[in-house]
Amino acid sequence: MEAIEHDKRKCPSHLSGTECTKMLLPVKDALDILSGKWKLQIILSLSFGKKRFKQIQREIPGLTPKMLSKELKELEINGLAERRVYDTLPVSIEYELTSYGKTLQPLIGELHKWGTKHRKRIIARK
Amino acid sequence: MEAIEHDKRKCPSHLSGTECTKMLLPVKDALDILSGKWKLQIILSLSFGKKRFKQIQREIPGLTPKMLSKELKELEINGLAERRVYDTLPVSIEYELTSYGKTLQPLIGELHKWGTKHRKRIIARK
DNA sequence: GGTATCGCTTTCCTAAAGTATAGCGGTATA
DNA sequence: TATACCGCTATACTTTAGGAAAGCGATACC
Repeated sequence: MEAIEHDKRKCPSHLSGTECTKMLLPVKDALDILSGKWKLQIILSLSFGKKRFKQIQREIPGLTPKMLSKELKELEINGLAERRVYDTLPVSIEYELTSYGKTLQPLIGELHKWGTKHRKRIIARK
Repeated sequence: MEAIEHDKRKCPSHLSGTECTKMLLPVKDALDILSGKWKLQIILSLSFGKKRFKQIQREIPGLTPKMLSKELKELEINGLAERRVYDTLPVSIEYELTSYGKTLQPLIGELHKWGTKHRKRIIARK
């Protein structure tokens, strides 16, 4: 990450096949986890405690069951959230952030920090 | 950003219209700046110094002039990059990151950090 | 029996993002 | 004169993300 400080050692004239490409991959992975219209809101919702499907949907206006279902699956696959089935009658299902999911906190914090500065800048420039 | 620590004070049962929605906006702004197929690579490329249009294109395989042009414009609009016209003959044009653009560094660093851990985790789980 | 809630899935559709290809005005180079 | 590089733009197309609507199996409630 010294790249941005003009560290010429690691990035010779073309980027492909160099260390640069390698460093891009994890950054893109992280971005993938967070991008999309609903992921962040769902993560945020779950960060306040375990929730049921409909409960999440109610909390996030505009979110369709299809999207919610899809996003929850992805969160699960990535180990960020967990689906818990309780054998009550009828079965109730709850989703919650895993402790791994909570490790996103500093990252989201950094996004928030930069985004806030950016907002101010945009508004100031108008 | 204490949300993830289960801070119930700020986020009552539904998220819309609360502090939560407000905090989402800057995060989304930041995400917007970075997401898309090419933005990151372009920023990274420019982080190694000023570059010309074709030069950037050559460094990033698959990047079409249309996309590059579009992304550079967005970077400029957002104050992250600058377009400099030099009146050599023929005119040469260079793009470079503004100092503001360089403030993305810690954010990208955080993305890289989390993404790297995530990669390891994914690989380990297979 | 009728209606409602839960946790989804399915199908179809639209809008936005991205790709492929061509071209243009300018300059230089052989 | 022909060819090539530069910095793009324009047009047309494909691919992906997301939305809208319906429905399904199970249970429960009146």
